[in-house]
Amino acid sequence: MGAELSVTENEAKYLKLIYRGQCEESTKVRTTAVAKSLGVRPATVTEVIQNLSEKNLLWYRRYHGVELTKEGIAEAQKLLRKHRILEILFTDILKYNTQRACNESSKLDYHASMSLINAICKAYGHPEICPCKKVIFSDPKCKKK
Amino acid sequence: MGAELSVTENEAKYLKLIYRGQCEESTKVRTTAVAKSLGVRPATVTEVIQNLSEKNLLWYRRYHGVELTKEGIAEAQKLLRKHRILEILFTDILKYNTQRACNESSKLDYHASMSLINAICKAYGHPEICPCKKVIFSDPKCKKK
DNA sequence: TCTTAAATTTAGGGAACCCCTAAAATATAT
DNA sequence: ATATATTTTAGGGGTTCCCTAAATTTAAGA
Repeated sequence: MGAELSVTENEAKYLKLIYRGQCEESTKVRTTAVAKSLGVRPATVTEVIQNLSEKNLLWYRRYHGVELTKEGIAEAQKLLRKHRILEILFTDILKYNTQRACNESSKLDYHASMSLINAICKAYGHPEICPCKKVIFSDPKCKKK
Repeated sequence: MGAELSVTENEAKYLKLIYRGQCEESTKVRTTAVAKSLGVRPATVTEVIQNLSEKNLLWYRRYHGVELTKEGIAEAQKLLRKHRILEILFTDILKYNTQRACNESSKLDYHASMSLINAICKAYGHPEICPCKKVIFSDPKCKKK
């Protein structure tokens, strides 16, 4: 099984942020920007990034940006799938606006099991986009039939 | 505001367990039992209990049991309210059985904001018992009207 | 009661995480 | 080229959770 990855909740936050920047907005992900975004110091960001790099979730070249590896992308997509399925649930049941749904989802996504997410996904007919129109990544274990 | 309480996720686990034993099953809560239940050593339980005691969530007398304080009871009820409202959601939407609903809820309850819980509560007509027939504590901020 | 077994607590550590400041190194823009 | 901005090292610190081994204390049996 190669590297055993276990991402902490904090690291998950970084992954989601980096994925959004890099893969969804094609932005170069900068240390300072991440730091501002998360309310920590740049040195802290560097440290966390180095940890993620050791877990093979991203490539890291000193003083240059980072790039998610295949595993990092997979992990980020898993997290964002959870996040967005939860958004679907909250906007539907609770009539939350996208902003609020996103906030609540951010608190829970990391902790939701994929099987819970898949059950919600099924209940909502396997939606393909979230309330803010972003892609909901599919999971092979989540059967449409 | 007196004591500033901020319970960690782990401490929350202890609180829920102690509350269930003490208030719902009138059992004397023993260190060893808690340890077995949570899969840790007795010494660890003692330590966490001492921390909870410093946060004024329970009374602690060495070698004798513990007893939740008013604040501890309130905190536990808050957590269990979240837990049970989530159970309602999962059994309804996902057709989960009570066991599974409980498992998933345990992972999320601590992280769900009370406002999210109240929104779900409202969507389900302010239920008073959870799927396993236990009381769902009410929240003054959760209006029935 | 006395003694022993069971339960509980201290003492003393350790590991994982996350965060910081100050100082150095590197990159970039003029 | 050089000044400025960005990023990284170096060196710490705090919290939380967990453990083992050695006391204590309680409780139960003889």
